Amino acid sequence: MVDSLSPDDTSRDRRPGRPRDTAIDDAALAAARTLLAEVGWDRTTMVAIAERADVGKPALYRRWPSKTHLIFEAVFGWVPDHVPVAEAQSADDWVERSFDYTLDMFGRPDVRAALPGLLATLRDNPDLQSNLWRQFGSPAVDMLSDTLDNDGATTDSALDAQATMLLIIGSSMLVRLLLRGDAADAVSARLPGILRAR
Amino acid sequence: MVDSLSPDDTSRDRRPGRPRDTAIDDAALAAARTLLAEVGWDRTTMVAIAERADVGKPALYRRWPSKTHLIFEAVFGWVPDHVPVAEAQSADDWVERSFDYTLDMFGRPDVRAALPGLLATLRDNPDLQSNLWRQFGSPAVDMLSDTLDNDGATTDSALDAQATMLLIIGSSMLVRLLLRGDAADAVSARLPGILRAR
Amino acid sequence: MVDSLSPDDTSRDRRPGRPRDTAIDDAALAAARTLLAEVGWDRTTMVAIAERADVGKPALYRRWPSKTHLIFEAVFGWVPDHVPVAEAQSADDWVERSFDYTLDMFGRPDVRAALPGLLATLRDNPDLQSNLWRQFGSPAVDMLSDTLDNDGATTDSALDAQATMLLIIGSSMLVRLLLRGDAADAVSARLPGILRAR
Amino acid sequence: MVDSLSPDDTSRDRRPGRPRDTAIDDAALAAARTLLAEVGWDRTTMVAIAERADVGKPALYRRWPSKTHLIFEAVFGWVPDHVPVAEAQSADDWVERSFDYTLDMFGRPDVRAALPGLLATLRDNPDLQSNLWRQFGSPAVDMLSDTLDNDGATTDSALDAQATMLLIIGSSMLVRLLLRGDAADAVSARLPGILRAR
DNA sequence: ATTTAAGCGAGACGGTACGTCAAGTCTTGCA
DNA sequence: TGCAAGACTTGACGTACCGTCTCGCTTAAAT
Repeated sequence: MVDSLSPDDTSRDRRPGRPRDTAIDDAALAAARTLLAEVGWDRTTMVAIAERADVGKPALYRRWPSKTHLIFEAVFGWVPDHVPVAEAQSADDWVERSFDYTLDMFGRPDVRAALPGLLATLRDNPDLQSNLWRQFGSPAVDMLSDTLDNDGATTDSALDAQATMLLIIGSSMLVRLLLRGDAADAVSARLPGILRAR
Repeated sequence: MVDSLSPDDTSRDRRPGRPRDTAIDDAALAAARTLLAEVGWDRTTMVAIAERADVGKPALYRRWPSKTHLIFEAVFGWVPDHVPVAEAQSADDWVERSFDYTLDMFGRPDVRAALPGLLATLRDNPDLQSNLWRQFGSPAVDMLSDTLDNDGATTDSALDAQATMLLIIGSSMLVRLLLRGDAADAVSARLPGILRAR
Repeated sequence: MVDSLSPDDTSRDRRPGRPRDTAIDDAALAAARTLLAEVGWDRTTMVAIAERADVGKPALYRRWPSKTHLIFEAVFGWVPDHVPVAEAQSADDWVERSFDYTLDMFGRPDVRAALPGLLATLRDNPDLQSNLWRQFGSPAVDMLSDTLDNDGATTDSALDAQATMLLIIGSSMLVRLLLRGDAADAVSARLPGILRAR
Repeated sequence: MVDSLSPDDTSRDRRPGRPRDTAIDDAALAAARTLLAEVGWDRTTMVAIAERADVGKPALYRRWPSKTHLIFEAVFGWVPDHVPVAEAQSADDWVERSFDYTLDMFGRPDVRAALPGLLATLRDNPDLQSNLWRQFGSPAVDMLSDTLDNDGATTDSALDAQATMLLIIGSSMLVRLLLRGDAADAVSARLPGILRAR
């Protein structure tokens, strides 16, 4: 269930010296998620994360090169056991399932709190960008692309699939960022219909 | 061309005391835009804005309660002379024009630099949120809503119009934030087609 | 009773235009004294004085070139109707009366609050220094000098008189600044005796 | 030679974590003294001290709660290797040596620059007041008190000793603050004589 | 009675210090 | 070597005060 995005996670070989305490990783990520949801991005400081996780600040920086990397992994550093998009039967079905999944994700309070900071990072860090794409975007988009090809409804399925994905993600993000409660639900409910009605 | 978002814009009656120098407002906002484009959000500090505008820091804080408010107005605090959406002939036309306008706006370097910070503010400041909506969202959405009513193609035109707007804005934002150069252009070009094909 | 120390008080000739409102002078000085006693030097700001005196800040700066000048006059800008030192019968008597007067003056809460700032000014502003000396120091010292000459007890009466004055003023100042209540009274009571016992 | 006045000097037990760099303390205090002497109180800012000492501002605020506390320790936070008063043979000798020492101290340019601000602090900070007294006043006064007892010349030696001290310190301070060059020297030379002639 | 020079309160202006706080790095002593 | 504690630098933030200035109004003396 946990599939880390951290860059220095590749080496699983035994290194000399005392091994790192893996419990610290989990505690830190959990603390970051909790703080984001509770007090927002600004007050989710490294010291606060360290205190909440009952861990030292250097232990954090030993694992993640910056606060943003930590939070990035805390928020996106796992994939659910079951990605419902994988079972989509048609393009419309794919859209609907993607909205379900995306709206749900951006509705998580920790994700909402982390989003702006993460967008900034994404803009400046191509490595995280491609990480994210590889994990979330690429598989789903490939699948939609195949479906569209089968339907023969488009001239450039890859581009259309990517654009569709951006429409879904972008609108989901905005709904969650700008709207609250009933308003958010009402608009969310219409989104798939508008996009699907092709 | 400049239509301020500042809240104390209503009273034009002479208040006692030395009146504010409106040149400072303009200089500060222009300085903020320039700095955002040139050096990015992080190095667009209040002192830097003050120096660039040849203005004192307190003069800034007299006008805007925080750096974010200043930048918010610098980036969104004006409407162009001519909003092309106003002349849309149909729903499809409206979508196309909106994409043009929105992609253009989010392509501005100062907007790109400011966006993440502004999204964070938007999440926490309902006042700015409603300001933004009143200025950009509301008129355009109302117009689309009317058009949809005429077409008789929807059951709840207001909701659909709002959802459409979110799709347009969200995807434009993401394209500009995540994609560069040719990739951005290629995807941008497909966006209206996907949404319009209803 | 009020003999102003303000520097631009010399010209009593009619200048053209509206004459200054003398009530403002008194109100400002009184406000300064009150604030010094109530909130101390640091929080006795020009704005606070202006507000307390129900007066504009420029009216203050029209009269005094700086905050220090204002406070200086507020605290020392008057001489009592009756300077008891003038009636001293002997050197010992002079010392005793001077201590009485000086301890009393430095015991005033406004004077205590203003002293440090005033010392700084005195150090840097020779004009205020000579003003103060002319008003308080010089007459009294001259008088003691004469008395000492009559007694024939000293080789350089002017110098001795000045030194004596510094001993009196300095010790009075310190007592009031550093000691409180009973301790201050007890020590004060011994001061004249020590100096007089020659 | 350096005997710190800092309040947390009692515990010499090892606290966890990285210990403070004592070189920073010394560098900061030296920088403060130098700046006071060179540019005066007003331009001895915390940033200037930090720069001169090649140290960060937070390192300063970690050690002293305010600028005044820092400067206080810089100016009074040490005792010379050799306090000449300790060897006084008689009350007169004590007075003479005290004047020597005190006039010398208040003649130091850093002390002269810092005095007014420090007096203000002293008035409001009983803790610094007692610190100062414990270090400078108390030992010397006790000694004089003993001498006076031996002479049998007074009814309350403790009070008289304290009063004498105030006379010495107060007059020395004033001389250094108000007089310059020859005038200061001439008056200073007479001070001990006047007080000693008992 | 009109002019006119100045005073007036309100408050903005530039400049600058203060004290706080965050991020990210470095240094202890211990395990 | 990892770890916790807590030092360190850098540098932004927001507040406050000082002394100056500008506005539109009012006042009293001089015409």
